[in-house]
Amino acid sequence: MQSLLEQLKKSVSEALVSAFGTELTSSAPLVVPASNPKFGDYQSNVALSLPKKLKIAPRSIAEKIVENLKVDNFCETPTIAGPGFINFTIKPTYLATQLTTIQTDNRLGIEPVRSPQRIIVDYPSPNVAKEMHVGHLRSAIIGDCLARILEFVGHDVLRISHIGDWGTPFGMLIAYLKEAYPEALTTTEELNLGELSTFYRQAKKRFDEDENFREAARLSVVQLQAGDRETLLAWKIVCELSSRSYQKIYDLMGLSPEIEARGESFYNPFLPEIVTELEKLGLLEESDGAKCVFLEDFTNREGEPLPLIVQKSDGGYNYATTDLAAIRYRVNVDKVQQVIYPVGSEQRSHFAQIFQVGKRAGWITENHQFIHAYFGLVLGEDGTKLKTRSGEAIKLKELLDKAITLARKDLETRLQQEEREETEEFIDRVSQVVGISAVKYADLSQNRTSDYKFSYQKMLALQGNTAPYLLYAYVRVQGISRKGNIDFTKLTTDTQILLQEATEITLAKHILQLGEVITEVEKDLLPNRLCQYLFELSQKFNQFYDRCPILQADEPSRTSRLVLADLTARTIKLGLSLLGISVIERM
RNA sequence: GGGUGCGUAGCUCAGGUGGAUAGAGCAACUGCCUUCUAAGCAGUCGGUCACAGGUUCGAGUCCUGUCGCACCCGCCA
Repeated sequence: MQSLLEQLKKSVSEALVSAFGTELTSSAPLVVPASNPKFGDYQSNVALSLPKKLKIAPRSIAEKIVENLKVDNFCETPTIAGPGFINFTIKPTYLATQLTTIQTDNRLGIEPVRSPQRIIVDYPSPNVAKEMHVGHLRSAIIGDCLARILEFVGHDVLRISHIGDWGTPFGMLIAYLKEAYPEALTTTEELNLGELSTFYRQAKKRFDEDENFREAARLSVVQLQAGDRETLLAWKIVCELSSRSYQKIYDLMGLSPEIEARGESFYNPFLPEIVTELEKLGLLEESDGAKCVFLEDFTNREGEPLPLIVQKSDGGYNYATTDLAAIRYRVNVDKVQQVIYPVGSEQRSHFAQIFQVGKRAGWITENHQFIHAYFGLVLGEDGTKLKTRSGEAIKLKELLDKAITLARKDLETRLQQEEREETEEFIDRVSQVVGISAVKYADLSQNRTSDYKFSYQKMLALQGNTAPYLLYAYVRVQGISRKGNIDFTKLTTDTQILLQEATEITLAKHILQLGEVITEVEKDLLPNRLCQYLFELSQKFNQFYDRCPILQADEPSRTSRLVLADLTARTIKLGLSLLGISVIERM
């Protein structure tokens, strides 16, 4: 089903051509949702942009466009206002037909894209042996959301976690494992190495304090790269241990199970080829013993061109080399058209640099889009980087647990006030969904590109643009179904939908805008637009709910309103699922 | 020093391709529960869009400069 916005754009474009000729075929119709509902539902600003080109006054242009517009099948007669805005109002009868169409559709009328692409979303990419912390929060939440949306609209999405499982720190970890848990290498039994973060901290401590240990660590790196059997085994043990640890967090967060771990070690065999290929292409230069590609438009402190080091003076490779190998592999082997990296904005220049080299090497062509979907920092309530009192990064697990605990406290208080009795199972389930949803929604509802302040109190608030507010709107609809013994799936498809009250019409229009919003998010990769839409949908539903009795209404209003309520709930459910958030029937 | 981004209501934040009187939420204040969960709804209050110029019929949005804040800047990832 074509969205109302698309239909209008098409109509305006056609009217432009029939009014002023084919030279306007490629002019954008400039149709957007109305800036103020009193003007209508949509507006076109195109007449204001053409006076110079056409040498006609904007209002006359608008008049000619309106004369040539053929929209009377779905729109009231367009009006011209102010300097030349063309305002459109959708006919309620048309809205009713559209709602009837989507009522039987699981996808709520949203068609898959015409040309699906293969797309990699690279998240959440933690580092082995380091516990996941707030820094991974946004990558996980945003990456998961973008992957879900792209997949929903029909793309072939690969979720690849580019785990930090190689490089210098591993020498330290392996040396520590050999020293502290030598039995790990000889037994097949599963070992309890304690908390991962403790393991890492102890290894780091030994590394910082003991010169001999540092030497052992360096040796381990060499052995690892040389493929020494025992060292590889130690490496594997550490990797598997952390893999289990972050799988627990993924499950708690409800991340897509399809995430494929493909760490830096995977690209290890290709690193020498990267260097030789760059050399063949004449992009490589040697500087202070390191092999570098000198970058265009990047300079160092002295204003000289900045190098991207692909092979260190000691012969080793670094993360830029691995990232380049990943780019090449993804293009040549995975055959992707698009790769999305949801990674912090502090790495903007790093990505700009590797993308530049990828392009100059000919791996990234005009048929590929490599996008750094960067995001801002998570700040504490004091506006500085979120950390514990002692200054360490907050563990992701602790952060999520705290949200769940606080959600549980809220729920228990309410149960007491309302003198409700609920099972322990119910309380567990609701606290978990509300707590996790609150954290995810608080993150996604912010513009991805800016920093935001993390506040449990605000994200768990029952009012405002929060997950609990949206979940409550959904729960209200389910309440109607329970109270009235209504099976929404059995509402007949020949139901006549009547849109009479202002709140009914407003709600209907909003339900039908989901497709426009998803198209936008697919393009801009800004999930906050979808959050904003769902928040407004919930507000409009609550207004409708307040204003229009449903179960007590006479037929045919009763059934019509039931359909409207059901469609609202299904829209919220679908929308939230695209954000990676699940719903509950009661709360 | 160079680079990138940000600065919008008391607070937290939206503002699409430059377009109509700059929007939400929170907080504060005022109403609305014999009626599907009031976890709601209706309303009031609140703005020199950091500052100064410029481009434009039109600037929160584009350009230049100034101030403030954050992040990045050769062999860590």
